[in-house]
Amino acid sequence: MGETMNCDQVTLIDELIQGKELAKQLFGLISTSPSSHETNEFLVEKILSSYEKALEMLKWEANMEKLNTTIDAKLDSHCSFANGSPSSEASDQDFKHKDVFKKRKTMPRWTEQVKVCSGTGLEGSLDDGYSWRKYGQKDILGSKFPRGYYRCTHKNVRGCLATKQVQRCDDDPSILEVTYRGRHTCTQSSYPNKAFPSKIKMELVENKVLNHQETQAQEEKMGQTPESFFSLGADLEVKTEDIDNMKHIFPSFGLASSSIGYEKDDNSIFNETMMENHFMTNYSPAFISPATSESNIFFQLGELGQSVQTSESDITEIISAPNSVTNSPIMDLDMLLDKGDFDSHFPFNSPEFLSV
DNA sequence: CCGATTTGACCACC
DNA sequence: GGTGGTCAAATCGG
Repeated sequence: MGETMNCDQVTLIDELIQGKELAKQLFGLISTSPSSHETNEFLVEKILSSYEKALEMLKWEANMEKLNTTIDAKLDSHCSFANGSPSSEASDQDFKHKDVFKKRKTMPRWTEQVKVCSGTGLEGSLDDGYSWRKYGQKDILGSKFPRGYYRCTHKNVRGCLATKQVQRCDDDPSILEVTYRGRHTCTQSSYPNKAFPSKIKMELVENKVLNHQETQAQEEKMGQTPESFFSLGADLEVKTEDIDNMKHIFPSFGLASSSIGYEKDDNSIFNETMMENHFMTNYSPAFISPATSESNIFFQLGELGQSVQTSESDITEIISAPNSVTNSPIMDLDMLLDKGDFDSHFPFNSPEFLSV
């Protein structure tokens, strides 16, 4: 932990220095020549990102001690099932199901509310870079719209346990609530390639989905698919549903993995994520997804978070910071975890990526 | 033919 | 028993 703290401090200093240097660069560009608008935007994003992360680190450290207490208490109760032993007469089938359930319970989970503006012609033109296979749909009590269940296409091949649920908001049908569970263990080729392919390709995907899903015909009217939450102009709202998310989504804030006393799978994941903090530092601007750079992003503490929130108002403040790279669970969890691919496909600084 | 989607059934939890 | 989540057979479509 001490090492981590030192590392964080170094990162913090780096962030501040980087912000300062970038500000200088921007000032130079603005004051001397009529530099391109894109370049300016790029620099501004980098600067903001650096400062935000630095601030987050400072705030998080200040709040860590109290927060850890709450988190650990919650995790103890939350993981009671994982510690429970299956009944002796349980069949293999039962065992399998319980295993699934256990993983489900302990998987990181977060919800994004995506408001999609129709009429741009580009709605749904970007997905999250992963391929999903629908495995179920259910009418949910009290909801006008059915909930779709998706899992990673590579579940069988690579054992990827990532799933997501997509449901349209009752109040505002233009809002999709997308709940993600688990991380992608598949090193899906190419986050950049898949996340930001040609728009033509993405539109093909969109059409395919629409043709297949009658129940989502309404979505067709709105020109979007449940797959896509990187929609242009979308208002993206992200909620953490429980403390798992707190730890998993914001590991770089200093939530030591060693303090997370539960499932190994998730644990190792986020150790890795933490290790990538420096990586994030260096490439943070590129991590600002089209959605994050164009959308309003809010993090809300869920069920557990509220108990945290009462005593940790600063935490809420931290995770409410808009436009923060670190605050994008998509990027943190999925992109970083696939860093191997990510590295090989870097940089993101393609005009298409940046211009979205 | 193969992969994706649909949909009814099943299971665990509350 | 109701509900949400998943399975798997049937079906669809490229």
